[in-house]
Amino acid sequence: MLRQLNPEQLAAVTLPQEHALILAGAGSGKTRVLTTRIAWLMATGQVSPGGILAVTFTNKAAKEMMTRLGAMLPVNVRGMWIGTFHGLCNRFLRAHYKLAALPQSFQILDTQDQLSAIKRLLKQLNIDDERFPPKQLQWYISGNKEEGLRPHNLTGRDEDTRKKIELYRLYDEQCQREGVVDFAELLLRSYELLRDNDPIREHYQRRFRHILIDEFQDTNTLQYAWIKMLAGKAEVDQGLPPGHAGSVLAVGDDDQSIYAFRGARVGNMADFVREFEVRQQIKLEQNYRSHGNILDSANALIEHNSRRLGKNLRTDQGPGEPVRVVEQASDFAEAQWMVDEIRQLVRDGVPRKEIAILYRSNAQSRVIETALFNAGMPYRVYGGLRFFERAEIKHALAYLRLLENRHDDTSFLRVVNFPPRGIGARSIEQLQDAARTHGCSLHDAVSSLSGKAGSNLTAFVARVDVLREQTAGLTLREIIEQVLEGSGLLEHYKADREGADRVENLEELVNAAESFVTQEGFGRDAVALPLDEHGLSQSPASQGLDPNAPLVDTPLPDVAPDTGETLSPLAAFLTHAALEAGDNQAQAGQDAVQLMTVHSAKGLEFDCVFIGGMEEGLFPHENSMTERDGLEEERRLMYVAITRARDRLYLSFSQTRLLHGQTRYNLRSRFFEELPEDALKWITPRQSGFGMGSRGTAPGRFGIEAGNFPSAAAPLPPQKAAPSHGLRAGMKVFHTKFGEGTVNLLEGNGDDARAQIDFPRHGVKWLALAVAKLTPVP
DNA sequence: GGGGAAGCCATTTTT
DNA sequence: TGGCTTCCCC
Repeated sequence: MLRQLNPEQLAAVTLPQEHALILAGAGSGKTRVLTTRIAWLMATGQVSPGGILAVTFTNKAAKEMMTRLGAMLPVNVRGMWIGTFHGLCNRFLRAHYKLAALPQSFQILDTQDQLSAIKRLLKQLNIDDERFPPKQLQWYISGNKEEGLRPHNLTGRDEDTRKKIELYRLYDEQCQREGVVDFAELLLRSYELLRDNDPIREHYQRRFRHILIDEFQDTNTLQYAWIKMLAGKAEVDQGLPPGHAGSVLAVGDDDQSIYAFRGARVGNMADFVREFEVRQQIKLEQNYRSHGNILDSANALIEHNSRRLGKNLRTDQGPGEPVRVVEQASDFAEAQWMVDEIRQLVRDGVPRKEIAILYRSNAQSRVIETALFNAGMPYRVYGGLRFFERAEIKHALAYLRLLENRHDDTSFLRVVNFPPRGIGARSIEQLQDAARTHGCSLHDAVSSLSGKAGSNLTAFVARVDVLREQTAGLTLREIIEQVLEGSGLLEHYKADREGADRVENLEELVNAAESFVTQEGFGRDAVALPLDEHGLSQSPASQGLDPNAPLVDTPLPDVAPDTGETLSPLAAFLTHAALEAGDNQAQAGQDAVQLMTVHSAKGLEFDCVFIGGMEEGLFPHENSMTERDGLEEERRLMYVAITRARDRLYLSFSQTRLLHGQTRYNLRSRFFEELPEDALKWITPRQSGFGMGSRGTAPGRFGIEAGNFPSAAAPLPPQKAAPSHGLRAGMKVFHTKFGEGTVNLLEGNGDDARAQIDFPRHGVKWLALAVAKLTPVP
């Protein structure tokens, strides 16, 4: 188990039981250390499976950890407390739903649901949504929850803020009434329950001997507070004696902190060291992923950040290929160049799925997609709607949620008239009014309405009620099939000429449910099984690795989970759907070139990586400049991008780019000035420094000694024939943005034609004549 | 209630 | 420029 670890990894895995911080560089075997640590703790009898709490951010990371752990040890990993913050909090709240003041089968609002709940609230209160945009309110509410702040903790200095606080309060009341919780609420409610309930807190503090946190640099204020609570540190803050809690192993990389914009606090790392009096800090700097030139580039770049904890990656794999840098005339040419280069790589035997094209913002993918598509090159774009977020799936889920909880007004409104059944906005408004005056849910308000509107609504409610009765006692699969039929959803989409995909997705939903049920340890995430089965165990903690060993170390007579009927498979599945939105399935499985933003590339690695749009304003992004530490975060983002590459890294930028229907003339990114010259190879000639335009360097031939490396397509063949654009060196021209200038040089033909022009006020620029609007000045 | 026109916005994203 | 939401009319 320990044999193949390097000295730092070994030290991390075998740390004594005390708080520790692992600074794990990119590609340093972080997941391996985490899983081996857990396995080692259990194998040496220091802890039983139930004494471990391991937290990740994504389901993917949690699954990965469980898979690896399961491969190392014969334990029931599904029963262990390994999961995402949200998944674990959900499990905790299900176990103690009464104390948390929730219905047992509470449902979870995803971001979309939350927004529609807020819109509904505003409408009901007749609030001007121009003055209080729902999106902004959503951001306000979630932001405060993630800071651990309830409405009563907030004070408003101005009228608008006071109103927002009030709306926050009313929103929470609405959720409570309807028996739903949003994502942030899962965490906040868990945190508060731990904080306010001494037996519960002490129970879990005693239980979790080892708390391990992955991607610690991405934790927000509330997540850190939650960890402190479980680790018995929060009492110290409040002047109480420390709890008898376990030790915390935080694993993270401050250089890869790229989520400040959504509340992540890198500062938690330093706070952790201080507040937990961490003595053990281990740096994992040995990189097993990339070649030297790539790592040198990453190291040199990140050097430019201040306030780092300090870390330098090293590798044993020689320098490898240089990092190739390419300048193109337009985003179109850049994309075409990528395609040509990829063709060559594929010819040389690189699998397409080992080639990634990364970009700073999603808008950049379009040109690249077009070029790949025209070239007939299979590709896959990450991002976009995921399976459980698709409209037809959300409709089906809404019916299913109504079966579980008829007071779920969000779901009620989503499908009350879908498929269309003659219930218009007027009827719905009447119904909402009635619900408000009676202080009840929409479902319950239906019976108070009369007339035509009332009868249609009654029919709808009856339909759902009938479905509920019909499906009682059926298997999950049967329930869903029944609902797809009985709701009219399937029929509706089958009748739609363009509904074929949606029908297919609905059928896929049945499959998803089926595999959810048959999956070993079904529903563990949603059901409080570990506690039900073992939480009350009075038997002494067993040692070793008996797969059926109790999951709790100490006898726990004091805290019992709330009992009641077991959570239904349907409720469990609905929870699963909310917590795990599923893959974005587009073109999955194929051997395809991978397209994604730098953010979504975090944690992944590829043989060959292209980073496009390396331009000022794009990367670093212009909007980042107004943010505090914005540039440093952009630099970390670039660091993440670079360290995705194993063998080959390409950086490209373009003089011209079509953005929002406007041509932009960007300078190459300042990050080039921060990369080590000798690790780079400029495929197109290196022009003078950042922001200096290209004075002095002749644009000559791009003769590249290619070695066995595929040569870049020569982007701009020199112009010999008479140019069609009618420009000549020395001519004066006028440009709408840069004003008057003098033509220095001309090259290229047709669409590729470009000119180097000296603008007295803006410096020397290369402009693509197909794009730039130039008028000759007499 | 559906469809077309007009308006709005445009880093980054997981749960 | 283009994708998405909202609004208005039939």
